[in-house]
Amino acid sequence: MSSTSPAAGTRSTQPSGGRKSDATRRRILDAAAATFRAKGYAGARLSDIAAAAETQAGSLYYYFDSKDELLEAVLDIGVTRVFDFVRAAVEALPDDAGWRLKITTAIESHLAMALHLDTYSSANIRIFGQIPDDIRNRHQVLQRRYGQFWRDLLEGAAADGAIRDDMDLSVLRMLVLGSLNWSVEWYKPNGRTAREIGAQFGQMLFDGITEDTD
Amino acid sequence: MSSTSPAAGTRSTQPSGGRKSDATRRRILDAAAATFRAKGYAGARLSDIAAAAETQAGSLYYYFDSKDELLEAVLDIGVTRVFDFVRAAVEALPDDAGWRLKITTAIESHLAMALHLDTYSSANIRIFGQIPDDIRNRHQVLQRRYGQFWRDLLEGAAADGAIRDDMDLSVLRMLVLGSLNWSVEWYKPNGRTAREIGAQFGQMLFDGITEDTD
DNA sequence: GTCTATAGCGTGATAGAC
DNA sequence: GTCTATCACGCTATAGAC
Repeated sequence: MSSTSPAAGTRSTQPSGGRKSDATRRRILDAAAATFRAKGYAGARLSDIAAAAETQAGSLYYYFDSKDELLEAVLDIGVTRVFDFVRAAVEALPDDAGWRLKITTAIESHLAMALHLDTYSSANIRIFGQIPDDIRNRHQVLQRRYGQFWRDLLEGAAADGAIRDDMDLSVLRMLVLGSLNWSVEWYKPNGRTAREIGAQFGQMLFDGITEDTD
Repeated sequence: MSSTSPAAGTRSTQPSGGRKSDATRRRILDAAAATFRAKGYAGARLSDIAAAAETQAGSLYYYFDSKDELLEAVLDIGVTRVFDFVRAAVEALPDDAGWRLKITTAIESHLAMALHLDTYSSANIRIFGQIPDDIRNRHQVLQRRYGQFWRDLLEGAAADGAIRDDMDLSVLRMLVLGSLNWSVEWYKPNGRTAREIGAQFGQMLFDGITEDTD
């Protein structure tokens, strides 16, 4: 309500000229991401977040005006990071990379972020369904941008004949991303790696699970 | 703590010989399922549930000893119903039905429950990640039973050579169920039906998304 | 059985010392 | 900048009238 919230997800309200306190702010955000991921939005108490950040609940208000603002920052950082990571991985492929390689790379990167690399990304996924309406609406701007990246990927592949033309690409996109996102609910660190899961998912997606293909 | 909780998910604590009040109890459960689904576990207030059941918050305690007990009942009914529905659909197939038909039927049935037919099932899916530990542990007994059904389905198919033998069936199972479960996050009632989505998913699963197959 | 009233506690948020 | 102390509120749960 009161804050300025300058769109992105790197920083927002900064009372002082703020430079020295950046580390603390980051520590609080990290703690918030981990706590939201573990307990959900409503289930996370400010005292939990403060404890994880090794500070006091009251102290959080020097950096954030409300619990909601903290949530919004975590969410925005979450999508931004997966998006940047996945896009970078796909763009780093050689120019002659085919659609199958591009899509498999996107799958593996998304999974790696969700399962191994980034608390914000997994927090974003896990609390996605619990966001208050007003925050959700603002956050969807970023979320849609990432969705558009996947849409472009699938449409590009379909236009080149790499995907059969009787597939509804919107449904396909949601099924694929859903499969990836739900992995945060069941994944155990001692199981297969994100890379292995992604590879199997890629094979399933392109070749199908039946024996005879190829 | 105090209650007996006789395992299953049809009823539990019943102070009186209780028969006349069954309708009210059901109304409260329905309201709880809808409210938990919409607001999550921690986000759902007893006053919300009471309002949806057209009664008062205090009145809930005639039927349930605590919010947690209400949650547990909703969760148990949820899995039980999807499981019964999916199993019945698969068992109703002709004896000579192939694995592909069986698995596609299971997929479509699961989706139909989650998206169209049952509030308890979708509530179960949506709040799955927010359950307090003690309830989760008890609930997993039922959850695993349903998981086992899918495991049997996939293992049966693999044993008959209907699934390529380099697939990790546990991973496959989680990817498939994840895809289905996440649909409650994006599905809009005016889009495709569960049947259509399931059919497309089945084709993707068996044939792959590439043009040339079959 | 269902209501009203309220206890008891935990929560997000604020104020002010340091 | 970070702490302690505290307010105001809303929540689950209980008590007791009807």
